[in-house]
Amino acid sequence: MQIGEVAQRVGLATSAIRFYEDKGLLPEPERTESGYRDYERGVLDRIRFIRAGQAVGLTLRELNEVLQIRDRGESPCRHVTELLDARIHEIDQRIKELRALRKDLTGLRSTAAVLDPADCPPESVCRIITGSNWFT
Amino acid sequence: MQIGEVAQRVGLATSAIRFYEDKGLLPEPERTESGYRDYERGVLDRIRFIRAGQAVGLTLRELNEVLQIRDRGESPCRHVTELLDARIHEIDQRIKELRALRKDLTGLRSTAAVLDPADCPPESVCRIITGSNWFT
DNA sequence: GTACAGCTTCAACTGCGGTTGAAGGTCAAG
DNA sequence: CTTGACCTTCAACCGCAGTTGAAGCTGTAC
Repeated sequence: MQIGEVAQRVGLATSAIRFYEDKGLLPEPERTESGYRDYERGVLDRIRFIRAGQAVGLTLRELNEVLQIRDRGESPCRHVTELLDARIHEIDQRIKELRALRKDLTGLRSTAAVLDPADCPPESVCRIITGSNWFT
Repeated sequence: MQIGEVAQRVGLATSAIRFYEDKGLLPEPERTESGYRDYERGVLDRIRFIRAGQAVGLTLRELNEVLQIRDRGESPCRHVTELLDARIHEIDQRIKELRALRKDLTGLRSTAAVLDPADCPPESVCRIITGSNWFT
């Protein structure tokens, strides 16, 4: 199977597949006499794994770790559950941050609704933003 | 005021201040005879505005727009409220995405708790991740 | 006069996940 | 036998917000 067919089957650009190979996520495939990459069907599952992992927010670096474990013949289950737990925790943190940020923003927004532009001294650029002292 | 003092007063590296100047967020300051940047006190407020804006998630590009409006002698209030509204909307979207992602992840996580590593066929790398068909 | 801190410019690097372009080789159809 | 689609490598570029380093000048204290 040539790279173009692989790309088309998994819905990626050929450049992305070469990129994954370059980063060590995909093994170097066989080559035809003329030097074209010649893939086995197995690479499709491997790429689908990568895409599925990315879809749940894992980085290529993390997915590479998982793949290396699998390539050593071990089962990556434990490592994967650790990654998932860490990721869930990160997301909880991020949601918390975003909610706090949203609160700040809606606060500024309602300040903006009350503030008269004429009151705004040019030297502080914008009172809506600098007027709050929740920062620093 | 030299760049080092400005940096120390606003809590930034000197490189960041030169960077802001380079990007057009700070006006080019006067120079001493020997070519050193010589700042007026006003730059402190301007930098504090930038930091405050960044703290609520606005990009340097957006803050630059606000500063340009102010520099034209206009009041950026309306533009700022538009930016805030857009940002609040983005955050709501992002929180929604993260919550959906979290749901997927906890789903995978509970699959992982049940799955026996011995059942995991090497060719799909990791059933915890690829086993779900919510993706694609 | 010399050590040291502070300033100057300019270019290159960081992490992330690729894309784009140049310059060229290969393969099948017409 | 040429056209066009496909493949090859390698290097450079994207956005984001700066940092780091090299090479050199300035300013002050001792």
